Amino acid sequence: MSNRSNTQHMLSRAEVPRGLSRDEQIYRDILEAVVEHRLAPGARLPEDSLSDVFGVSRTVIRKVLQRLALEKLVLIRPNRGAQVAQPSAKEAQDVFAARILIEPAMMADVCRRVTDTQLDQLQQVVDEERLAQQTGRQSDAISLSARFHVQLLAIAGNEVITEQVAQLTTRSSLIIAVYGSRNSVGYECGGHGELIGLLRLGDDKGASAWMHRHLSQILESLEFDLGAPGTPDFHTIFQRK
Amino acid sequence: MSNRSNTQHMLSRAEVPRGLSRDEQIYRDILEAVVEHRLAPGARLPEDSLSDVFGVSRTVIRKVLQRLALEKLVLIRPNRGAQVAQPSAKEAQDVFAARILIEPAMMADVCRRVTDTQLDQLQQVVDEERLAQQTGRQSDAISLSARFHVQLLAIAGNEVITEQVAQLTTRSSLIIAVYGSRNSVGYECGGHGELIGLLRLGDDKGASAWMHRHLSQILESLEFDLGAPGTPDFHTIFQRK
DNA sequence: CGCCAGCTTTCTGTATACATTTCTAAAAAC
DNA sequence: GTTTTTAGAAATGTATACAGAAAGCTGGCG
Repeated sequence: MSNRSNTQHMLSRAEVPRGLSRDEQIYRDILEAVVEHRLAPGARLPEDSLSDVFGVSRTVIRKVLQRLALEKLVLIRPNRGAQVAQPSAKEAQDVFAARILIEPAMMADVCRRVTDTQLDQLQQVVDEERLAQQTGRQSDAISLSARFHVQLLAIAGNEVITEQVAQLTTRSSLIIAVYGSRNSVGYECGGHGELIGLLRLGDDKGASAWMHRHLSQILESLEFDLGAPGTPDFHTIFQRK
Repeated sequence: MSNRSNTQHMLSRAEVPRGLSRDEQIYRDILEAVVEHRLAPGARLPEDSLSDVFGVSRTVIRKVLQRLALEKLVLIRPNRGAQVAQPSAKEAQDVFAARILIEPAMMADVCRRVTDTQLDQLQQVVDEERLAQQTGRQSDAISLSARFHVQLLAIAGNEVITEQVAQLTTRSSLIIAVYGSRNSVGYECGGHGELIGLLRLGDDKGASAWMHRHLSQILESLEFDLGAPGTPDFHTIFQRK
């Protein structure tokens, strides 16, 4: 009892100054695990286990899970706890339709406002992404791919849209975890470098078209007919009658 | 102690069957109050007071406040509690820029998919809105105006976008509470009927252009130079020196 | 008369206890 | 041997206690 209290105090003094509240840190840890496909869609997230792992009470865990639920990365069913979301095919299509509407349309503003420094930073992300891809660190590659899109959109300067796109990219990671084929990730990686070239040339139409194509390709590469994400249908799987 | 417990049990049996959890009901109550400008931007929202009013513990209130904070309707500052958000001018512009990007673009899908029944339902909302406006029920008028946009966008069938627009409309209500002039609400009301006409004709370009104009007018009508939302500047107000 | 120090009050942050629900599995009935 | 029932275990929903931070207030001092 008392040692728990001490632990709490020690943590609060050691971690809060590092700029992130405990909530935020735990949120990011779980978010990262979901985005990087280390937590599979459908995985259960019991509050007690997470409390133990992170060394906080269920109160804090619940707060984090509720936030993740509002962002559609986690599904909370009343009295049944939380699990990593399993986006439906419809949801996947809606998410990409939203991205295809928003992201290409923002390329004009991005092109107009982007600075050389920002282009270099984007290039750096792409390089890291490629490296991660080549060295087989799939998780990092996925994270970096999502970061590329968010960092790109942020250049336009509209924080509301940036935040929306950030959410859509994380949801996309989950969607790729469920419906992605080998190709999906390939598209994510290969292309990003090209876009930087178009931005350097100031070709806003080209950038917009590129983005439209890029997102469409990812959407196309998804395999919605493979295993339904819900309950596995054993009759289909084992071909019994 | 025991009577509190009893109260809890009685409520849970009486209210949950009505389809809404207590959380959800309280969330909607506060949301409605914010959207309808009955809770002014900047108003403090102490957990204890709300607990008393709604007859639940702070646990439930906190959950609701955190949700509202993620939706940017409430600002939670660590150790300082919650208050109704006071969107900045920048935020207001970003919100409307997002709406101007999304909503007109969706009119094509809406036009293609809308049914007569849905048009009648929309007309009903507009009628109620006008009635509320004429009888001076400003609060209801604002609510109905926001509902019109959400219900309209929902016709396109993209749930992701519908939810994003729903959030943007509630944020818009807050923005209008801060920066709105008399005109703002006028635009909201007067025009919605026109759009239904265009939809009946199947004029998707017209509907899109109308929506663009509509949102631009509201944005134009905002008065950003009036009192900064932060701390009131008494020197300016009282013209001392 | 105004200003600041220190106390008091109020409110938030977190942990924890307890009630309720759900899930599991063993036992009983068919 | 299969199904149903029912006790037990485990996990969630909510309330509450307590610690800590911020705001307000009073008394003393300049």
